[in-house]
Amino acid sequence: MFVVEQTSPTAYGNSLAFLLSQVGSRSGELFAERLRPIGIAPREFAVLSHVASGARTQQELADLLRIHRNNMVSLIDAMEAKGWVGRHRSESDRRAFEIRPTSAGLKVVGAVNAEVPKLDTALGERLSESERSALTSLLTKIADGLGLAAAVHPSVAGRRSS
Amino acid sequence: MFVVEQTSPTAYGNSLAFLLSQVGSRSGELFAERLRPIGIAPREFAVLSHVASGARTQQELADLLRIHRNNMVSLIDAMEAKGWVGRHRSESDRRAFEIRPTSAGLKVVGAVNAEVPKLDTALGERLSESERSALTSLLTKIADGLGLAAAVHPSVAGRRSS
DNA sequence: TATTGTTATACTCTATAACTATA
DNA sequence: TATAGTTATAGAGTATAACAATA
Repeated sequence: MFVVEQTSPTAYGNSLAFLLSQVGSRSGELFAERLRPIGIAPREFAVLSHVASGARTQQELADLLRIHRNNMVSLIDAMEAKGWVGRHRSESDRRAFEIRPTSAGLKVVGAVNAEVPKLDTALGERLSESERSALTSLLTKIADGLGLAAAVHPSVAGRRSS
Repeated sequence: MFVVEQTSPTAYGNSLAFLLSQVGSRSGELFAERLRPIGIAPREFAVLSHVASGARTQQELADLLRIHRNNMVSLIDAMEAKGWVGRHRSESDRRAFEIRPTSAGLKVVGAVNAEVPKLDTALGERLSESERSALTSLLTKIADGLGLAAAVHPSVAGRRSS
């Protein structure tokens, strides 16, 4: 397999949309790579980190993360099998399960959270401290402009339908 | 379906890695939405835009975009069926096909390229002109730092193996 | 013997529909 | 009648392996 050279530049290579998507996609890959040794998938971490910030039912987690509730079942199954969360019948609504983190689950969240600043440092390697904070601020403005919910990653939802 | 409120903030929500991935993912979705009326998938556009910037064989396109050559077959099949590209036996290597764009294919590339500045404007709606150019420059620095090839989007490759 | 393109098959992920138990 | 959770099935997308033609 050879590395192929570019003959003529494309029109979109320096566009904001392309750069955001390109760099963001790679950033997501690097994050997933750091998750692998910990034994957690990005989707599982999305669920677990929100469980850790307050017990929720499967339906509420599904709505928050825009994951279909049918798919939430196997996600919770897997995390329960790994001993990260437990299902507890809600006392106010006996149809629902409250999903609560175990101490092992909280440890996993802590381990992942500890990776994030390291990844940030790696990503901003060529940036000064002021450039890094400027970038964070600019990205936050765009996220707000797009109406993105804090700490909810669009791609954990899968392809959109509802 | 209800919108669920956040109880306590996650640790990663303001991290550079998360913001890049979150905003980049949404940017990619918005790009795909603009492609839909034109009738071209993001992966197809990745191939077609590079075909338009210089004829290449299927294997070279596969290497450049890191798409497996087996999957390149059906991609080219679909674009050939739509009349956007043609297969031409290479004269220097009779095993290979040179993929050349048709005039219809070039028109499609032009139509997509015309959407990109519009999307850039939408994304940068809350940014001043100087902020937009600063952001572009910062993202380019990060892309360089990550060793990303110009105009090659990581996610068109699918999940990595080779 | 290696490489280009091809085909067939398997695996993963997600969507859809239908079921149960509770409300 | 609607909702929370579950199960089963189907579909899209990608990976793997094996093949024919050419180098």
